[in-house]
Amino acid sequence: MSVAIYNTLSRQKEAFQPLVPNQVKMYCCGVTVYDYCHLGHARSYIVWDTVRRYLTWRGYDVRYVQNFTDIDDKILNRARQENSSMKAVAEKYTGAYFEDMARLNILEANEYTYATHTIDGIKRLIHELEQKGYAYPAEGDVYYSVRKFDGYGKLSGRKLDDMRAGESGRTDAIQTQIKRDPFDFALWKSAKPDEPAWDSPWGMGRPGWHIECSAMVRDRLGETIDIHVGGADLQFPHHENEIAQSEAATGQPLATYWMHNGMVNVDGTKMSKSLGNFTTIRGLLDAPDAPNPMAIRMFVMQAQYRMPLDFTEEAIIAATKGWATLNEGLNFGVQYGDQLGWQRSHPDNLPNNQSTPSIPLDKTALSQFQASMDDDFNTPRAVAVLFGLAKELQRQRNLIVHTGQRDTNSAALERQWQTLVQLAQVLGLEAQAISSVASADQIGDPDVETLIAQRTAAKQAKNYAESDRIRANLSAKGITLIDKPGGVTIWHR
RNA sequence: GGCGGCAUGGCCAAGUGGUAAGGCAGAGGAUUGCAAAUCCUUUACCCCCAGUUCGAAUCUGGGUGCCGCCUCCA
Repeated sequence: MSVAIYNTLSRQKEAFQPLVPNQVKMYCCGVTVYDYCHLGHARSYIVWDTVRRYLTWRGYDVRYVQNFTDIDDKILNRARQENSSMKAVAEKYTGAYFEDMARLNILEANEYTYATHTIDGIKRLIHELEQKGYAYPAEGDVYYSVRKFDGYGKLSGRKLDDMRAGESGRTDAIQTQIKRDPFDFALWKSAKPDEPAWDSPWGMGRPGWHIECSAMVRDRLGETIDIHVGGADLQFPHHENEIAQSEAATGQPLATYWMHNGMVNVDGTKMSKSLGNFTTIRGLLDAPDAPNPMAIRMFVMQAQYRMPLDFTEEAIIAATKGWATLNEGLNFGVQYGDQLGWQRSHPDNLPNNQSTPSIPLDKTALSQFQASMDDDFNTPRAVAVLFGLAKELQRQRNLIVHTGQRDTNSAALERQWQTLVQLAQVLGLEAQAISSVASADQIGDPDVETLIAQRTAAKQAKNYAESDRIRANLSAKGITLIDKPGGVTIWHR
């Protein structure tokens, strides 16, 4: 069995076959660094992180490259607003990007590329396109002539003659006059006074938006890569233009597989900066009642990556509770492994998911998980497998807590737990210590026993206000009391 | 106007021909002084109409509604 990937180019799922066996070259269109990332970005990068982790787990040697667009009109505008420079703004938000992604447990790319570091490659590419007749200079700018490229529109499935130029209402009046065709796009833009600019055969200026990705892919990964990913909103024109640029220059396919993630919606419409309906990642995670970052991953993974995903408070709460269940399962071994006589009561350390687990894993869960993920990364189904394991561990934990017994043998439990831990890692879900009690609030066992005795006395005196007060008090210190028949109270942290 | 996508229980969401995974929420019961946790039970005319088929949420045709893109976008 192989991994099936929905390829935007063919509009169907295809069996994944890398160009070189077992090696995957993957390029992800990154952010334009002019503001903090919002949940739309979070979804996108969580999705691609998961794809990458899964392919790695599946045995592929994945080389993952992501870019930063650090030359752009929006960055310039922001720099003007903040009385800063394009470089300073770009650096600020690039730093913020790394902070946000780390919190979401998104692995770093093998390599990050920057438009500003790729100027030579960009100029070389534009020159080639000019030589081959795909590009023409006009008043200091250079444009790509879309009608020269036969395959134009093949990714987004549209024909030039069917589109309405300017439908989005964002066309530039001056460019419209200069260009030979309304769909021609800028490869190089002449600089206005006091804008950052680079010298070039066409004069001082800066690259257009699309050319950087073509140049960066070529520089870092070569002429043809296996998987090119990005948001669905990049399909047209960005990716279409990348294809036109790269393939016109090299005569080779830019990527075998194109993958696009669905948008995050708010009240049924796309989260976007221009609509002002966005929530930044840090805004959400730093709020007073902030959800756990892993809950954000859960939120993302409980929907198939190509479907739209509605961001609501309710959805985040549901994801938070779901995560709590999974996390309890992930902590099972840490809490009970020693008691059950396990050799290893801590998760196998699986750097980059590549180590072989120390014990055989649960075959059924494993194959269900793999079948789900092989089917175009069906994370909702994969997550259901994790819930199956976590719920069983939860049941056993409850049995142990209440009766000191369990009804499954220790080896089977260890296997289930290790399976859960490993599969969670493949999805980037990282166990977190359950205790949320600050160390200053820690309480020793003898004190707990004393308080329980006091509570039992209060209960016998039918002073329930006092007994509830003691229970609440202990609860605040992370102690859970369980009243059992016969007036016996047991407890656990 | 063009292209593409989606419509499954209270909410979210799998499922592409054999009669509906999972999460969240709710209800009833066991247990409890009340809880918590757990256990048991329980909540689906799969947008509408027509067709194909022994059989359709799943295929075909036609509707309806919603969303995305048509040079800012993850």
